[in-house]
Amino acid sequence: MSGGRKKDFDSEVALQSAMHVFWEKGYIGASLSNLTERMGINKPSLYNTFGNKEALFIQATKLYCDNKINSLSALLADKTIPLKQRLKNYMMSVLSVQCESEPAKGCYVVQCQSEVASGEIPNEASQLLMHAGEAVKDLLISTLSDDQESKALGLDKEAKQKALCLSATLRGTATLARSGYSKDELEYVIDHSLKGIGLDENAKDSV
Amino acid sequence: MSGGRKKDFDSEVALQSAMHVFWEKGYIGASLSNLTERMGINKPSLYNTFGNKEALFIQATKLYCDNKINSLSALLADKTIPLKQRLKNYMMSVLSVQCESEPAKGCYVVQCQSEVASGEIPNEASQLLMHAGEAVKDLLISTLSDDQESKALGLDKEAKQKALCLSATLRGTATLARSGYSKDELEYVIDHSLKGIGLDENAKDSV
DNA sequence: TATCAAATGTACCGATCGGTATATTATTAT
DNA sequence: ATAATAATATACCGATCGGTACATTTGATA
Repeated sequence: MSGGRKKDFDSEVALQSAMHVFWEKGYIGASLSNLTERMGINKPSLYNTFGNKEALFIQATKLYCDNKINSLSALLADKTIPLKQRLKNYMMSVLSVQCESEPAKGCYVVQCQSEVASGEIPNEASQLLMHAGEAVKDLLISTLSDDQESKALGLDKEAKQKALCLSATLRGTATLARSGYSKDELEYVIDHSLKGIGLDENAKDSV
Repeated sequence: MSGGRKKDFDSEVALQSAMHVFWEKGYIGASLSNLTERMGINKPSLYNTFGNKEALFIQATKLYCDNKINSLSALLADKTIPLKQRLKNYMMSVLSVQCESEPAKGCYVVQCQSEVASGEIPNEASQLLMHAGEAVKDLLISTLSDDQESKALGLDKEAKQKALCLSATLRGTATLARSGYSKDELEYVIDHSLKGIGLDENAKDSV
């Protein structure tokens, strides 16, 4: 007394497809028709595997954060590289994610977080998005506060505000990337943002 | 053979209400129910006066651009004030608009332009939004390129890229304001952005 | 006052929304 | 083979979407 039919799709691949739909259209804008079409499954399979639209969104959001954002934090930790270059590499990697598809979709979190203020996103998903929106800034805060080279350069003073500057820059490039600006054009924005917080000598990026 | 019942609402006031709904929810997120409720009219009145949803959106968008953005350009033209202070005043005024309601809604254009990439906004409205999204940057370009003090400071070199930096900053503050950051917190971001393009001496803002 | 025009309220249209009931197909264990 | 289980496809649910037909109310003109 057991067994059952095997599912004829890879749920990880399907979740990645869902992530790209939410990234492109946001939570409200992504309809179940959009989702099932791109995921290559039908509605009952979606509900059996992922729950409902909100549960699918939460899983897709976590996948984005893990694969596209949190994985980049290692770039800030490598103490063998000068701080400025680490920050540049990190920010350029985030920018690469923002520009990675054609047309560029910007930042998943920035995109969907703007829907939170519209009051159209369920509660648990809203909290996840707000938290994810702070993650980059918090990572930058701890880097500027704790890193030895940062302290030596005096960047640990007003670290929160300086991290907010860099975070604001990445949010700005996210919206500009989504509007069609290229990675090359936006690199200049990142350079000047770093200069604005006091890192103005030149450094080559390795990304 | 003429006359007719008078409309019992002020269409300018109604359009302002519609503007705030689109600002808060975007084009897709703003339903006709949302709109008619906040405008205080019913659907036939809306269609008689404004056309359809897209036409209403276009009129609301133009109202936003005229009243909230274009009207601030004068702040950049007053040659009796130092360039840095003019730029600071201008950017702080834009920030004030982004933070003006409770909760803050950020920038109407940034908000709705992100829906353009989703492919959910009709063509004419998309073009208007894309054009409006460039307006601030273009204004900054011409200021940095043509202003005498700007030339004296060497800011006319790479004016396009520098204007893009300031524009990116304002887009960043727009998303942060919408996520709950205060005007006071975001002022720091503007100061450092100005510093990043080479305006690092102190100046008091008058806004 | 009678007439005509314009704005209103109501009730409805087909399409799509998120979500599900049902029946069928495929898989395993007995 | 047969029974039990799980995933599928199809068709449907009530609610809401943008948009409109129609009848009523209001006001200006004749």
